[in-house]
Amino acid sequence: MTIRPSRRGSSAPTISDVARVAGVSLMTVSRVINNEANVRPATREKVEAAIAQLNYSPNPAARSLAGAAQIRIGMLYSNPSQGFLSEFLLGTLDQASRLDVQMVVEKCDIGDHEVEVARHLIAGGIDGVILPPPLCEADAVLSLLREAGVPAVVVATGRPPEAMPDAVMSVRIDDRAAAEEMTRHVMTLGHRRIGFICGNPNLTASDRRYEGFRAALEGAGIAFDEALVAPGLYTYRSGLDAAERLLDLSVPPTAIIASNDDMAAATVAVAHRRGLDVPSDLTVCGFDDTTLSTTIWPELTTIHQPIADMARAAVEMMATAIRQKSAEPAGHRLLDYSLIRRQSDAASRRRPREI
Amino acid sequence: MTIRPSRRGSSAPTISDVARVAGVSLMTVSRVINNEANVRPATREKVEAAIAQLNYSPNPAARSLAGAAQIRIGMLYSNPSQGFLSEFLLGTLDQASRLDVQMVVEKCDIGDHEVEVARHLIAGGIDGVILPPPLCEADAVLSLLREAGVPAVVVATGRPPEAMPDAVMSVRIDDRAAAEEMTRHVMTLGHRRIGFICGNPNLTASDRRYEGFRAALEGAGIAFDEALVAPGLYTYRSGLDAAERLLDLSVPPTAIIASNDDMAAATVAVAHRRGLDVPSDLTVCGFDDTTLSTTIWPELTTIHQPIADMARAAVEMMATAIRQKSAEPAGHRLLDYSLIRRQSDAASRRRPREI
DNA sequence: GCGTTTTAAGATAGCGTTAACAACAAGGCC
DNA sequence: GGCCTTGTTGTTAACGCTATCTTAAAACGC
Repeated sequence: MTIRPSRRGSSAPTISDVARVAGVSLMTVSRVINNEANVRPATREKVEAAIAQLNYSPNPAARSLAGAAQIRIGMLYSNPSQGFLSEFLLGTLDQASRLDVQMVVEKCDIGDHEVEVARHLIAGGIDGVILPPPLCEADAVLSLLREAGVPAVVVATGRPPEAMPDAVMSVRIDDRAAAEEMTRHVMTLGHRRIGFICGNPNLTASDRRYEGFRAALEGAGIAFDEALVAPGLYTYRSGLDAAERLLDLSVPPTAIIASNDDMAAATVAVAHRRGLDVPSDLTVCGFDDTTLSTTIWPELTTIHQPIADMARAAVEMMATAIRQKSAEPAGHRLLDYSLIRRQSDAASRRRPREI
Repeated sequence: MTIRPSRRGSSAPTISDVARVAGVSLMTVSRVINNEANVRPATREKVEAAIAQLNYSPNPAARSLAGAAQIRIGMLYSNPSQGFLSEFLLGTLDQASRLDVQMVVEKCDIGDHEVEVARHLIAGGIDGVILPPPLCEADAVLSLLREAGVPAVVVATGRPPEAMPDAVMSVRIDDRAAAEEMTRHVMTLGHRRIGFICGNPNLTASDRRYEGFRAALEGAGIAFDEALVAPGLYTYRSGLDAAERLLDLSVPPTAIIASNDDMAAATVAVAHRRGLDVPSDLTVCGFDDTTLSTTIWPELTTIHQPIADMARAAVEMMATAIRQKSAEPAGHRLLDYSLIRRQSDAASRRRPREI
């Protein structure tokens, strides 16, 4: 009666199901999955069709049991924004366990120290490295990796794929467009005198956000005023200084857009300290949508950057790149952002008058 | 931070190594590992000795391949403090992947809604449930679980083990002692008029912290002033109200201890809004040592609660309890806390005068 | 053409563990 | 003593995949 008393309850399709459907042997399927050479294109196609038809995906447990080389991915971090880091880590670990890859996470404080840590990581026998900001822009690290033949995924860089060396993959959002949208949103509320707090100048993503800000201004025909731009470093502390500076202006802005949530939170703090209400006296907007943005009050209007998903994507890209022994790694993913409106913005009280 | 030690390469000891050393069969070892009944104590001991000698640990991949029932642990959360939650989640996922158990995480907003969500989780076929605060005190959920015969681990409860029903495990710190130590620390700085912001009154851990505060006061012979105690809910928002209230007093406190970091951060914000410097005009202390405590400025002096470790412990206890099919689950872990001194406290400017 | 190399595909043997069942001893009951 | 329990231990066959070795087919050289 029973066809086969499978011990597993819900029997997902296995490699032999695929083999049967495709009319080839087990090994051929295995070869296709692992992207090995020596499979005729026609055969490969058949197998791929079968895989798609059955919606098959390899069982990681079996894979690692069978002695598939254990993949080890390194991650070098040094992030001033705790919220960003913890969410990134969350996504990383989650995907790593799902894909059965081993993560070697190493902290690396700022300074030229970073090259040493990277070297140490490579020496430890790593198959690839993931670099979240700010390390995603550390050229010294990047070239070290290339010399060692270790592929890398950089996350949240502002550099376009074309400008990237080979064997470097990337995951990012369109920072420029996001900042532009945010700025346009603030202008829609009637604000014309808008302050901007830059991110760490060493990061290209900061440049993109700044460009987006300026582009929106220009698109609306608002004259650019350099005094309304304050430098920042993505830290809460730097946001404090930047906000002080902007609000010290003889004609202070009615809205401030910060390049991340930490600095936006700092801006809210400074505003409160000066007796300004947020949002009725000052609109404050953040960037990234980290947990901090909903911790404080008022909760921040911000750009949601899918940090955990970006981390997951990075791990996945790296894992497949490593498994595909023959092919050379490459790939760039652009994820969607979205504007999250919360309570830190409001219409400008001065009704728009210019033009 | 290395996620999982490499097993491959110079082959780690396997179950058959253990069997050979112990002079028994494979299955007997397997039974001992999984704590099944029907193994004679003498045999069990021999096997355990062999395991210890070889430093053996089972290979999760093989285990799950061989059709070991996949353990599924549910987690019901509803935490107002984002920092707490994200760190808890981090620890949970980390340990889950290490132990090869599947986590089913379900959000459950407040209200009597929670019982339904729990029922749903049970219906989904869960082997156990982890309840971080505030759900760790939801008696309705707890009794539902007991009826269904599903074991539970409650985390960060203030309830002592004796007061816990059977089949409920717990992980916590000594909240009372921690609060007492913190209060004593603040008194050491010369403060005598110390405000206290309570946590959510539905949580027993809040009571323990409050008790610790009062005990320290009493120990120092300081008269207790009810006006210096403000209610709170562990949220930033509630901390704002509580701080306003305390600082509105005709003779405001020179130090405020909040029952968590979120409310402490809110207190700092309120102080700044009123032109008070922290710490020179007002000492503010938190509790939990979440990322928020180092995000803001000044960074908070706080009690380090090892949230991630507590989560890891909870997952581990649950996993072993489930694997030990025969034995009835039980166990209570008390982890260490520590006082972390940062920049939000300072000596009282009024030099101590009373007695 | 015929042997020789190259390439593509299949066959088989594990990887470390557990499920299912078989085997065996020790009691208990008539 | 025979026969069933009961409790403890052992045997065997998967689990889903990859390494490694073989074989079949194709390409090549002269």
